[in-house]
Amino acid sequence: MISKPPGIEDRFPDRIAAWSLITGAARDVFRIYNYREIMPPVMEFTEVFVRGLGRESDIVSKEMFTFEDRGGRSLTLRPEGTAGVVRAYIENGEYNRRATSKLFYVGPMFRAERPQKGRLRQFYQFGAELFGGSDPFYDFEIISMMDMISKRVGIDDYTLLVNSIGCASCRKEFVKALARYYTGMKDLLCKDCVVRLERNPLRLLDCKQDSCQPLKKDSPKITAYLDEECRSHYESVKKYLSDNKISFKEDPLLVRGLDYYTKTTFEFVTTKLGGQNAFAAGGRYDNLVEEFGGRTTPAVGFAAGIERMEILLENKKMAAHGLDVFIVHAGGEALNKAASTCGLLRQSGLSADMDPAAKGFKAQLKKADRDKAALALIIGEDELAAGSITVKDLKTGEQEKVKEDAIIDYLKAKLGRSHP
RNA sequence: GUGGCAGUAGUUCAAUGGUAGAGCCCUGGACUGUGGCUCCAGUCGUUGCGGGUUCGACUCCCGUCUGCCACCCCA
Repeated sequence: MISKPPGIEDRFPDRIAAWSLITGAARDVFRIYNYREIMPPVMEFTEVFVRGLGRESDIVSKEMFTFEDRGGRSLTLRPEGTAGVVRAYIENGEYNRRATSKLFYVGPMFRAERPQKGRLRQFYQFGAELFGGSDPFYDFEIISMMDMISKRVGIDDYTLLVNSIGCASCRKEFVKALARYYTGMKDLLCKDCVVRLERNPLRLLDCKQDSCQPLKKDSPKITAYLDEECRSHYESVKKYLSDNKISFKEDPLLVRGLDYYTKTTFEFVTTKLGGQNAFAAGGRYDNLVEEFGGRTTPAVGFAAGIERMEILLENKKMAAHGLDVFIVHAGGEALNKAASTCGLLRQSGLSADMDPAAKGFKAQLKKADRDKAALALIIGEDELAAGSITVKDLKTGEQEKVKEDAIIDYLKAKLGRSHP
């Protein structure tokens, strides 16, 4: 038997309701905030991600699905959305059309990680990117969109963490101080942190090893190193959040795994995702467009993991919508009548189904029940002779004979649908 | 990439080293024109795969694949 590759899911109909609820809420909110959809490709030249995320980042160095095309060029299945959107933004000259561009996307991402709870090799994200806006209002706007989406789908048990990691210049001073601090206690560090100290000292701050926790307490704090511009930007973002009743927690240890962030970073975290904690995250990236060869363009964005949000919704029951009408027939001439009636119902916009194999009324009604049909139409010898159709309400069990030519109007009234 | 646990019918799970079973689902019947509830019957297995030990392996051992969970890291 051929099976699917590891860490990849088959989604059957029973898992579509939650997915639609989440992406539907996201699309509604994006519309409310004036964001337009963009559909960048699922694969890019590998260089897009190497340049976007940083060669040293974990994602690029060990988590990408990379392969060569027939001409020997290296392609990669996108591990995240931002880099590809930035590439498309520049390549299509979007900056010549609008001073600020507000874009959103929904689609699959791929990372070659070991699967576990809340972590898959193919997973879905939605996200938004705003280009051409340096004002802290936009940082707030991005955060508040995700906050609204969460609340709309019924996720409210989470904490919003925010931080500022400053611009390139103030971060440089901070990283220097951090490296100095940790070099002094190199013997106390776990072996991962020794590597972090060499390659990316910022990441020392979110080590989860118990032995490393006490060391963080007296470590330099980024907030002390922010320059005037970065500090007032950060203060302003926080004020917007407070003024708009979006509660948050400052976390000076919050650093993100992607190299491109500047100033604001944030995460929506919960304790209900097993080893994972964030279901949405993002931040500002004022230098990325330039690094891609575009003109200097400040930008801010976020991405949310749809499957992770699904886990948070798991205990909430989704009402599965049922069929309007299931047609039960006695075969022969009744089958012909059933088929034509079924066609008429569908033409008129009602959802209708039937089983062409006549297996007895019992079996057919069982199917009607399993498809959660509201009504069953019964067409047998008696009905054929009388030119009528029996309509059975499957909830109450009541049934009524209706003249054939009045059936559509009757059903629409019964189902509470407006007439066309 | 590292570690722990697991893999038996479509599914959820049983089975001292000695005949592979049950619930649910599905199909049919009781009820030849009436669903849900009940009762009855039936279909379904190379016990993940490959080796080894043994008279004999679902059971023990080794390898491998997959799943779950955690680390790393991330949405």
